[in-house]
Amino acid sequence: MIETYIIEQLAALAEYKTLSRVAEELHTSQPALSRAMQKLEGELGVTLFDRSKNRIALNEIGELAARHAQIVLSAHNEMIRAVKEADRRRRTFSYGSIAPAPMWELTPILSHLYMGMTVSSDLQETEDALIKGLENGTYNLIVLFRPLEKRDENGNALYFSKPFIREKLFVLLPLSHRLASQKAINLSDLAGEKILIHNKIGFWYGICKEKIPNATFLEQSELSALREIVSATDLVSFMTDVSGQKMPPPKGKVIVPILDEEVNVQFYCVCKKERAQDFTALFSAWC
Amino acid sequence: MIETYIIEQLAALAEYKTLSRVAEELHTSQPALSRAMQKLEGELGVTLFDRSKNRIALNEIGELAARHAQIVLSAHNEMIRAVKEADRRRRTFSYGSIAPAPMWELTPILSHLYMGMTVSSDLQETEDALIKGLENGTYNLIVLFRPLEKRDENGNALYFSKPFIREKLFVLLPLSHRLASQKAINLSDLAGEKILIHNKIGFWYGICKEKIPNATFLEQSELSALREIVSATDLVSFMTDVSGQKMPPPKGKVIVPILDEEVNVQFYCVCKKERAQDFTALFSAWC
DNA sequence: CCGTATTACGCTAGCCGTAATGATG
DNA sequence: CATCATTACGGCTAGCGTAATACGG
Repeated sequence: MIETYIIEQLAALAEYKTLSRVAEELHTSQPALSRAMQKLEGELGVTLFDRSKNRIALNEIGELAARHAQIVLSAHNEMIRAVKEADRRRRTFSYGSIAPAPMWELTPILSHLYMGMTVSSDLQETEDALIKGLENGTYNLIVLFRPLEKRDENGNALYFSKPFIREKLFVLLPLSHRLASQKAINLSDLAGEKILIHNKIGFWYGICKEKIPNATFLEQSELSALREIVSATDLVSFMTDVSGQKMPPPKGKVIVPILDEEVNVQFYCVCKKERAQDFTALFSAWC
Repeated sequence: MIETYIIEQLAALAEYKTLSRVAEELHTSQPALSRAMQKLEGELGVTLFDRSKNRIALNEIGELAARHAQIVLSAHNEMIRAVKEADRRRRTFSYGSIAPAPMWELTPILSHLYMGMTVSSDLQETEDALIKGLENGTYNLIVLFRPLEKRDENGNALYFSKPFIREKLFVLLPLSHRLASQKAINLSDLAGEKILIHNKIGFWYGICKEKIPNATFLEQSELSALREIVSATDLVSFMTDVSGQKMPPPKGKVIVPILDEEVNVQFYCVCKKERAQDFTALFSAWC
C-alpha cells in the first residue's frame, strides 16, 4: 500500500525532475523526498531511479510508475471534487426561472421554508435550458410560462406542474407619444420605435424582439441606470404589474396595457414527478 | 489529501457495513477505524455517515465517496501491478521458438550472455503466435524457420533476421520395417503408418500431420516415456540431427533421412529492427 | 448481555527538519 | 564553490492498541 503523499511526490518528481525543485513545489525538504522515494522503491521492490551520487532521475519503469501515479491522483482529486459537489448540492436549493418576477416571489418563500439551506436561482432565456437543468439535477425546480406535459413511453407524466403567479406586460410611453392616449395597444403597434429594454428579463426579451417589427432596441443591463434613462428621455420602455409593485413607475409616463396574449403570462412551478411529494410544503405555500 | 489507508477503509466499510467487521478484515481495531472515518469527514468537511450511538452507516454522499474510493484503489492497484510487471519483464529475457531444438542451443547462450537475468522461452506451434508475441513485447526475440521480411509503408524493414542453426528430420524405423532398407524416404511414404510422436515439438508436429496421409499418430508428451515406448515397440517415430546430439538414438532402429525440403530447416532468430543493436553481442555469439 | 460505536489514554513507529557529508560539474 | 542527493540525528506528532464508556436489540 503506497500512501497518497508518496504518489504525489512521485508525480511531482516526474514533472520537476529534481528533488530540490520538488521540495520547493510541495513545501517539504529534500531529505523527506529522498527518504520517501527510497521507501517507495522498497515497498514495490523495484528500482525506479537511475542514481548517481548527486543526481536522481526516473528510469523507464519509474516513468511508467509516475504516469500511473498521475492517474491515481486524478481519481483521488475527482473523488474529493465529486463528494464536495454532492454535498454542496445537498445544501442548496437551486431553481431556474424563465423570467425575473417569479424569482422575486419564490426566493423568499424558499428561504423561509428551507431554513439553513442556500437558495440559488438562475434566470434563463429558454425553456430548453431550464428543462435540461431539471433533468441533470442542476435545478430542483424550474419556473416556466406553461405547464410541462411530457410523458414517458407508458404514458406516465414525467413532470408535476403547479400554477404560480401571473404577470402582465405594460408599455411606458412619454405623454407626447402618438399612442399615449390609447386604452391598450398591441406590440406590433410599436413597430419602428426606439425602445429601451433591460436585457436580463428572461423570455420577455425574446418575445418583445420577435413581436415588434423594425424596432431599435437600446439595451441596458443595469436596472437603476435603465430607470434613470427612462425618466430622463422620451424613449419607449416596458414594465409589468409585478415589477410595478416592486418599484413605483416613473413620473411623466403613461402606462398602457398590452393586448398580446403572449405577454399576459401565467407562470408554473415544475418539478420531476417523482420529487413532487418532496415539495408539497412548498406548493401549499401559495394558493 | 486523503491517505490511501483511509480510502481503503472507506471502501471496506461500504463492503462490510460495520466497523467491527472491517476491523477484522483489515486487521486493525475498531477505534482506529472510528477515528479514521471521523478524520475523513473532517478533511472533506462533509458528513458521510448516518450515526446513532452504536451504529454507523454510509449516507448517500458516503456511498458516492465509497464508489470513488473503489476507483482510486483500482488505479492504485493497477499502478503496483503494472510497475511490478514491467520490472519482471526487465529482468527476464523472454523468447519464443517454433521448434525445440533452437531452444536447446539458445537458452545456454542467453543465460551466459545476460547473466543475472532469467531466461524464459516458449515453444509455439505457429509463426503468427510468435510474431504477435514479438509485437506486444512478450518476446524480445523469436526463432522461426524463415527470415521475416515484412516492411512498413515506407519500405523500411520492420524486423532483423539472423540465420541460426539448421535441423534435419529423420525417421526411426524398426529393422523389420518395409522401408528400413531405403537410403532416404519422403514423408508421404509413411502414409497409413502408426506413428509415435511427441506433441511438444512446435511446428514439426503440424508438418508431419499434414504431409503424411492417413497415418495414425500416437501422441506422447513425456519425452522419457516416449523413448521407452519407441525402444519397446516396433512403432515408427522421428528424431533430428540436433536431437541426436542430445541423446543417442535408440538401439535396434534404422535412422532414415527424409527428403522433403520442409523438414530440412534453417532457423532464424528474429527481433524488431529497432532493437537489433541491443542484440549484437548475441548475434555474434555464433557464426 | 452481547454486539456495536465512541472516547480516553499512553505508547511508539514513522515522518519531519536541521545539519553534516559527499559528489559533481 | 554552488548545487544536488544522501545520511545522521533528535524531536514530535499522528496513528495505534487497550481499556473504558455508552447505547441498543
